[in-house]
Amino acid sequence: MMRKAMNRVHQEPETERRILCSAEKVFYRQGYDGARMQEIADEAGINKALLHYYFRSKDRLFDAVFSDAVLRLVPPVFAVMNSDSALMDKVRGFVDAYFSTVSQNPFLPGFVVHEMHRNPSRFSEIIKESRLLMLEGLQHQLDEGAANGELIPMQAEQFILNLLSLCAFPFVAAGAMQSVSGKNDAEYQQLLEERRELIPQWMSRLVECGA
Amino acid sequence: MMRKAMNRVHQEPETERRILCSAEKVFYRQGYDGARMQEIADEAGINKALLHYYFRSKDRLFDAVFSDAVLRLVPPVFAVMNSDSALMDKVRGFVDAYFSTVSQNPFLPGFVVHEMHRNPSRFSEIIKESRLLMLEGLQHQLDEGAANGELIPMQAEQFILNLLSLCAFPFVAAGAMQSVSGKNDAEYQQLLEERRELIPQWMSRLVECGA
DNA sequence: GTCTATATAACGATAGAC
DNA sequence: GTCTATCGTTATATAGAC
Repeated sequence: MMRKAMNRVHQEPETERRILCSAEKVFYRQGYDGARMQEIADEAGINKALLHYYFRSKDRLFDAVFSDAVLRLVPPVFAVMNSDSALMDKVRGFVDAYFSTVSQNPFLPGFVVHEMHRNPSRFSEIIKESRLLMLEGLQHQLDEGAANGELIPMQAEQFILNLLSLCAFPFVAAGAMQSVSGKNDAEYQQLLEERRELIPQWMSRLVECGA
Repeated sequence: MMRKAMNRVHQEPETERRILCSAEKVFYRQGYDGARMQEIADEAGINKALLHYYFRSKDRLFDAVFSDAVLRLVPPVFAVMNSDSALMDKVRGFVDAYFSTVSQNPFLPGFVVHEMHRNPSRFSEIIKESRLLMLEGLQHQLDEGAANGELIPMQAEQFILNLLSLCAFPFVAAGAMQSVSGKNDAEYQQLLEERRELIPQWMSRLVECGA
């Protein structure tokens, strides 16, 4: 015997998904403190009380959004860095993976960076396993290249910091950087798109001796 | 005839300064939405009502802090970039000026970047005059060097974006980057300090043909 | 100027009808 | 599962005594 009629759609998962999607929009732009439950409910086209029915509190709703954000941003990027590719192939793969994810969610990097302190354990938990692997592999490639005279010596931490800075900062600080560069929205987005090709070239100049 | 006795200190400017200082601490760390007037009052060792006596509202108090922040961060940096120095001397001057300011206020870059949207006009107003001057001068030096075969061709906007990314991002995203690099506070600060010397070298490798 | 006490509004969360 | 109505708390802001 069926619990529900066929033409009365079983809506719960659909609603939960729509709430998460709306919460994402609001939290990404306004942060935890700036976000209002009412605004999320409006965005989802439902009542405020329903948010508490699906997610018990603002905190839990935020945690769900934050975890999704970290999972969306970090693992694809670590997957590339922990492959057994050559150094510059890793860089190209990283930049491609990063821009693919972030171009569709321009507020994602800023959100993660700014809300980091609210859930630091959730973040480090996700990257923990991959981190050591990445840094060790990276340092090994850098040291090997330096011994061969092909690369200039560099700490793996500085290498990854440079790569992430060049990729992420223009998104994180888009507001300020648009003022500095004097570009409108479309022009700035064009500037960002160009970096997708340029950053791998720049990274190669940073570390390769003959570049 | 004196309006006040000599031994009863005229305290108003002192109090206002202390409020601004406390507001700075709280706003820098917690942002506008996360900051509480009570916390600012506690930090200043005064009553909450006194905040409204000196600054009419939370908004006005924030504006004062934000303007101070932008004025502290931007003009010294533009001064260097708008001098008539050689390109790489500008870079070295910029990095020195930036790190000098920011090392003493590690939360300053993240604060300005995140609260940008709340007062975009105040920001662009301050950089407006300097911006065009800087970009024109920079582009001229880059083009000239490229014509001489000394520099690889680069847009001034990308150049400044790279420089700012390498300098600012490690501060803005310190929380996340500490997890990624696996360093504790002291170790990460050491990593940052090393970049003060390294970034000019890296920027030179980015643009100079023979580097 | 600085305080205490309070007004007013907003927000997160819950109760209960349907 | 979704709604309306409301509670309890906290935040900004003001009034008024000293």
